[in-house]
Amino acid sequence: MIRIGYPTQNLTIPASTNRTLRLASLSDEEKVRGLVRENLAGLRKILEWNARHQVGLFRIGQSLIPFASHPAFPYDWEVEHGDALREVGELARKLGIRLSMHPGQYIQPGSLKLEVAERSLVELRYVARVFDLIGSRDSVLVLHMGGAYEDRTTTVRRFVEKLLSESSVLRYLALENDERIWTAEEIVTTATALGVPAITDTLHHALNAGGLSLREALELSLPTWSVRDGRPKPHLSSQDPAKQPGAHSYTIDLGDWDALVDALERQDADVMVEAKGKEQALIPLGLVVE
DNA sequence: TTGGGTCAAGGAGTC
DNA sequence: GACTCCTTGACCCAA
Repeated sequence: MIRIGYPTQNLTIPASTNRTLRLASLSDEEKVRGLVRENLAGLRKILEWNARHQVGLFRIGQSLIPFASHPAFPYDWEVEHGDALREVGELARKLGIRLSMHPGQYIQPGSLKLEVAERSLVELRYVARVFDLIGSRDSVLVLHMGGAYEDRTTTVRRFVEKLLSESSVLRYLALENDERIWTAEEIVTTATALGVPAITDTLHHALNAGGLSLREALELSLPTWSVRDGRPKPHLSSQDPAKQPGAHSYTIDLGDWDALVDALERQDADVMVEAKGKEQALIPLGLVVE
């Protein structure tokens, strides 16, 4: 069975898990608390909407607790929001919804600059801690490998060394291919070295295939999920024809969907649909609408 | 209320 | 070296 999901917000309700603020406003504790509560309320609302529409997958916005990993964050967020996170985890499990998070392009554990690598690890630990409090072991921390730097082999080794001791992060981590630097095959190699699963993103793969068909890439990445005893979680997105290569379109091209379903060969999978139209992009793929 | 400029952060490609 | 783009949008201010 294929389950589908979408990231960060629901345009229909509407609700978001990604409200944030400017760094300059971070000292306003009440403002921060209020935003986090809004994001958590948005998450509960989205989980309930998803359950009504048989959506079994959702990506939480990285700003669920904005600036949580920043040294200037004004209070102990685990103490303040721990109960709410535990409750939202119970709700997600009750509704059968798998959660993920996806730190962005600034997170570079393999960076040559030590302070960049360290800041990246702090952000990854934040995500792991959120998942610990949520309490669902099938949660996924999706990460790109980042820059290639001076030498790819050395970079892979440095990336692995940095993360290998981060047991709290590795519990949830999955590595994803990108559209320019690291191919699906390279991601599988690095993920295997870390003992974590690999994610193949269909649009990134189309732009950076490394000589493999989508089916061949999935044949490499899907089995890596056996280390997690979990369902594989490939990503599906389509090219916006009016924009530069890699830009996500509002909806999913049904040809892209068919190609993925075909390549999956009836295997179980949780497909994260990355489209500007969020949950609305799921409708042509079989989402039940009222 | 709307639109445009800007926002913590890195890296790579282009000129 | 400056600029632009990626992309999880959202804030914030001016009009």
